[in-house]
Amino acid sequence: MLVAELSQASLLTLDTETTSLDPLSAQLVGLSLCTVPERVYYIPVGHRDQADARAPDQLAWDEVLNQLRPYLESPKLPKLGHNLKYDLAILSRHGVMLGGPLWDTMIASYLLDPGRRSHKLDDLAEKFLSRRLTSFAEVTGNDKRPDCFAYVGLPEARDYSCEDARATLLLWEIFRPELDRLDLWPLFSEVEMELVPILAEMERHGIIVDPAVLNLLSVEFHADIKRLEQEIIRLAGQEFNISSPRQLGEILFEKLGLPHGRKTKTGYSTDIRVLEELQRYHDLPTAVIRHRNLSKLTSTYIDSLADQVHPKTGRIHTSFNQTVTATGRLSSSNPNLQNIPIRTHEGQRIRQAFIPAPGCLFLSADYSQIDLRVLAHYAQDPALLKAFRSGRDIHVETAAEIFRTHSAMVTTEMRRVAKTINFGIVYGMSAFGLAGQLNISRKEAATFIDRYFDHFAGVKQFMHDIVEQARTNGYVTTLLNRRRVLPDINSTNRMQREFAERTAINTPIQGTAADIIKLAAIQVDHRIRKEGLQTKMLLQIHDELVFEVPIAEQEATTRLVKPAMESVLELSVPLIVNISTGANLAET
DNA sequence: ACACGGCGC
DNA sequence: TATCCGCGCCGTGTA
Repeated sequence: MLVAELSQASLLTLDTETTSLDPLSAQLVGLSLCTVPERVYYIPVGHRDQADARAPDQLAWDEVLNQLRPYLESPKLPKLGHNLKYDLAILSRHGVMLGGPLWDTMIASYLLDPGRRSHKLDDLAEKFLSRRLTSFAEVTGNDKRPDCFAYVGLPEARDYSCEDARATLLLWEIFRPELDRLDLWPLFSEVEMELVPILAEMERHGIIVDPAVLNLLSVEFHADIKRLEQEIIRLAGQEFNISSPRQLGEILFEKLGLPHGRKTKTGYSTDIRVLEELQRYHDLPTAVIRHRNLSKLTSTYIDSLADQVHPKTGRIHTSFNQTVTATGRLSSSNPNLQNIPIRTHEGQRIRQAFIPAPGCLFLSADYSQIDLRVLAHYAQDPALLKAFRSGRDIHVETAAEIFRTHSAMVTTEMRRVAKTINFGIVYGMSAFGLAGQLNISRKEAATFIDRYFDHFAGVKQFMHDIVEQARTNGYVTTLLNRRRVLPDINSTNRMQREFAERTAINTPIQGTAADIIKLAAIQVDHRIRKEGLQTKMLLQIHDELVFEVPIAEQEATTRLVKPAMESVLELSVPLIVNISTGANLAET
C-alpha cells in the first residue's frame, strides 16, 4: 500500500527514530513515511523487548530496503524532513543515500524568521498548527538508557513518530508558500538545502587531534596554574576562589582597596580591561590575568577537546548548526570548532594539536577582508572601491585618512587604530564604543569618526539609507535576499532602537558574507567531486574553509579552491582568497 | 537559569 | 543623563 502510494507521490516526508542523538553510533529503530498528511506509515525495524531481545512484529531492514530504496534514492522524488541532516546521516549509515531535492522545515522556519529562538518541531507545531506534540520524554518515560527509544512499545512509537512526520508535512504546507511569497525559494533550495549534505559529510568525517600534544599541554598548563594559585594567594594574603569574579572583586577592591571601575549587576567588574588598568597599582592582577588565560585554555580547549574524541573514529566531530544565528552564519557546537584560540602563543600550541590524516596536509582558504569588501559593494563608496580595486592595504589607507598623513608614514600603531575603526564601522559603532575600545577620549574618537566619514562619505550614506530602509520595511536583507526582521527599529526606547539600528547596519554585511561563504562551500564541494579529488572539506570558520588534502593533491586543490571561492558572486570589488597549507592548524 | 568572562570571526 | 560594537559557544560560579 505504501509502495503504491510512493509510485504516485510528488513528495516523501520522513522521520527516523534511533538509539542515539549521535549519528555515528545511532542505530535505526523505526522510520515513519508519508506522502499526504492523512496517512502516515511507521516501519519498525530495531525495537527491543524488555529482555533486550528483538521485539516481534517488525520488518527486516534489508527487506524494507528492497521495497523502498528506489524511492528513497530517487533523484526525482523530493524528500521532506525536520532537521534532515540527521536523517541523512542515519540513513547513510544504514546503506541508503537519500536522493532528490531535500526540503527541510527547520531551515524553512529559520529563513522565514532567523531571529526565532527555537525551530524545534514541537515548538513550531504548537505555534503554526496549534498542536501539542507528544514529547520525546513523554514517550520514553523514565527510561534513562541512552538507547531508550528502542524499548518503547510499537504502538506508542508508531503514534509518536507518525505525529512528527505528519506535523512536518503540515508545517511544510504553510512554509512553502511563505518562502515563495518572500522570494526566499532560491536561497532555500539553491543554497541552504544544497549545504545540508555537505555539512553532514564534514561532520561525519571529523578532524584529528593529537592526544599526545593535548596531554603535554594539559600537564604543563596545570602545573603553571598551580604555581600561579600559590602566588595569587600570597599576594592576596588569603585563600579564595580565583575563578569567582565576586570573590576576586572583594579581594581587589575591598581588602586591597584598589580603585574600582565599572560595576556589573552583581558586583565589581573584574574583566580584562579592569585588570589591565589595575596592573599599575599591584602585582595581583597580572597573576590573575595569566591564571585566567591558562584556565580558559585548559578547561575549554585542552581537557574538554580530549574528552570529545569519538571512541569509534578517534576524531572530533563537531555539529554545524544551520538555524541558530540571526545573520545567516553557521555556528559550531559540541565542540565549537569556530573559536579555537589563535592570537596567543598558547593558542598556537593548541592549534598544533589539530593534525591532518597521515599522508595529508591542511589547506586553509580565507576570504581577505570580506566584510569590508561587502561594505564597499553596498556603499559604492569611491574611496573604498578604489582601495580594494587597487589592492592596497585597507587599514593603512584608512589610517592615512584619519591621521591626515601619507600611507607611507603610517605606523603599526596608527594601522591598529584604523583597523579597530574599520571593524567598528561594520558593527555600527558609536564614538562612545570606539573610545572605550581604543582607550581614548570620546572627543578623540569622535574626531576619528568624523574624518572617516569625511573621506568615506558613501559609507555614511549607506548607513543612513539602510537604517531608513529598515524603518520603512521593518526588516533588512542580504545580497541573496536573506532577511531579518527588526521589531525594535521604531521603538520609543532609545537603547532598543539604537541596538536595532546597529543591527540594521551589521546584518546585511555579516549576512552577505555568510551567503558568500555558503556559496563557496557548495561550489568547492561540487568541483572536488567533479575532479574526483580525495580532498575533504573539514571546517567552515565564518570567512575560511579548511581542507584535509592528500599531499599529491595539494596543487590541484589550490588551483581548484581559490578560483572557485573568488568567483561565487560578482561584487563591485574583487573577492580575494588567501591559501595557506601546513602540517597542523597552527601552520596554516 | 542566569551572569560573567573570554575564545573566535 | 547615560550610552558601552555585530554574531556565536562554553566553562564557572551563584542562586
